[in-house]
Amino acid sequence: MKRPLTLIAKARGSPVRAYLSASALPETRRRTPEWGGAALSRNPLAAGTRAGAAPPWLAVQAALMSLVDSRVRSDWWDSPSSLFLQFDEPIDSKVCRHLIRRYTGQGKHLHSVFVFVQMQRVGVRPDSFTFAPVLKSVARLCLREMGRSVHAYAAKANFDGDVYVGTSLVNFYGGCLLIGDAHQVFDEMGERNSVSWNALITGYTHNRKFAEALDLFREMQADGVEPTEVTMVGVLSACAHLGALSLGKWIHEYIDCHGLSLNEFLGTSLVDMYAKCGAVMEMEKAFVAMRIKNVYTWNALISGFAMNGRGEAALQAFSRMMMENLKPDGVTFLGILCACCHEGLVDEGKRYFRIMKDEFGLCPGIEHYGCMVDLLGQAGLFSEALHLVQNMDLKPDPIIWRTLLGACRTHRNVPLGRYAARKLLELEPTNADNYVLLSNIYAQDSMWDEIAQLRAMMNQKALAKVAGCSSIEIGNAVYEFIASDCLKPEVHDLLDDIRKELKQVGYAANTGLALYDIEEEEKESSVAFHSEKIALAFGLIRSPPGSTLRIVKNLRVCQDCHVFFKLVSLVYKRGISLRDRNQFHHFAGGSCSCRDHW
DNA sequence: CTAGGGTTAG
Repeated sequence: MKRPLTLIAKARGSPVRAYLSASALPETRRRTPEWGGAALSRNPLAAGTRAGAAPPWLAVQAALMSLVDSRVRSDWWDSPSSLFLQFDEPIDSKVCRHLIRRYTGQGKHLHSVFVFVQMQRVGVRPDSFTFAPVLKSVARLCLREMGRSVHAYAAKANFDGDVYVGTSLVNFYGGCLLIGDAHQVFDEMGERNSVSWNALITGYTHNRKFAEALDLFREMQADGVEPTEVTMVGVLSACAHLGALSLGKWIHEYIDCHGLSLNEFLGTSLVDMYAKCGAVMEMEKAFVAMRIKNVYTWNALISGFAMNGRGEAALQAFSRMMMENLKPDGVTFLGILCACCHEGLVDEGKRYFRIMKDEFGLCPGIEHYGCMVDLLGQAGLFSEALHLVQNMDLKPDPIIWRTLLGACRTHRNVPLGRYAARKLLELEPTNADNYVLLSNIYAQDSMWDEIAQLRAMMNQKALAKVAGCSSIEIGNAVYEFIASDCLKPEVHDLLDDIRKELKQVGYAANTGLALYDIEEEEKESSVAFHSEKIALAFGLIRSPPGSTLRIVKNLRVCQDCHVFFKLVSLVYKRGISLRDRNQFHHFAGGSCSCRDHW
């Protein structure tokens, strides 16, 4: 139960600690308590009790506030338990509903859930309007069992036929990574509208089931339900993750033709979709076309440039953003540091890392340190990198150590590599990638005994590597290939032919790292049939001559494939864009946009 | 009075 909580919290950008307790209700970490200990006059709810125009929800609020005043408890709002412990009067369900709405609206999700629970305790019956906000809070906290019992309660009270309640339930299950349950609730809903469809589709994208999200989008249309802006945000996000450029372009046209409003959400999704499909020009056009932009939009643009190897454009975008007086946030600097990293701009990176704290008062997160470690490590500045890791005010996570280990491989630094690997395996002993990475370092220096030891450790733990998988979009279809896949003879032969041809311009297979790979399957297929090469060969056969080949890979590209792709772009005069796990490689005329730095 | 949305290291 703990793990999915972290996952969803990370996905939603609000780290939480979820422990239900009556005495202490910890809140989302980033939020400073607004009402805690403060004078009651600072309570926004108290506004209505002052003289002047009264807001519409005044009646209930005023009643609440006078109750509060009579009890003289200024911390009342921060500890809703006092509502139930101290008041002799029977608690009204309207009061509870408002309380829950306010708490959820303020991001005080545990308070909201707590009030709901207390309502059951003292026998106050919620109405159908109470379920939506409490389910939102339950979803945010990823309290799965709690959500299930809320669901059961709603069913018992016959509220589950309500579209609002049903849609909230779909959203809850989807948000807690229980997409099967979300779909089931959706199927059983008596009444559905576009909002319910949207909840289900975004649920699928949250659960990283992108292809299924697109299927649902088709189903929705077949059902005669018009997509809305929110639908398109979800669908574009799925396109972005899949690298499905042609569908993304189709959505863009649909938006224009059907007069969907290009608001911040939709515009940002478009920018991000083009960025993640490697279509930098279209990304810029989509960005320029937007009327209203906010920090999300700029962040999508900046990281879009960064991941496409356009570091200088990312930095320029940042200065334009400054000129428009927009306040950058942590994500902005993540994009910037990432850009510096890909460009190898060590001093620039250090400068931005400094000004993010000094000028903008932003506290660097582990991700920012991760970028810095990568930046320093890839530049070969090992003592600085290590110093940063050992002196940062956050506990280094596995990614930090793996980044350092990766830099050690690039620069063949065995001693530091051993150290980083030891730290890494302490934290993450069951991740096969870690062993492979260290084994690659040993392989470079022909340290066979160490490699044998690693192999034994892996066998003992029965660790398996993630299979390499590449996809290529041709026309309106996406084709997927797995390394060591059964090859079509035509593709196999073509790969042979290509290899022969490339050898004439100086290609020599770089199998060094793969030969000592630990996975049996990998050894058999070796680098010659890495999934991206198969996709490339397939693309050369099937796509119209001269068109750009777009390939998406789930892992990072290996040295050999990188050289291979560069030469194919030269010899066959084809533009190729390869999306890595990390970034884009745009190949043309024998060179790559990453300048061999990745 | 209620439901659905965008950016994020390695």
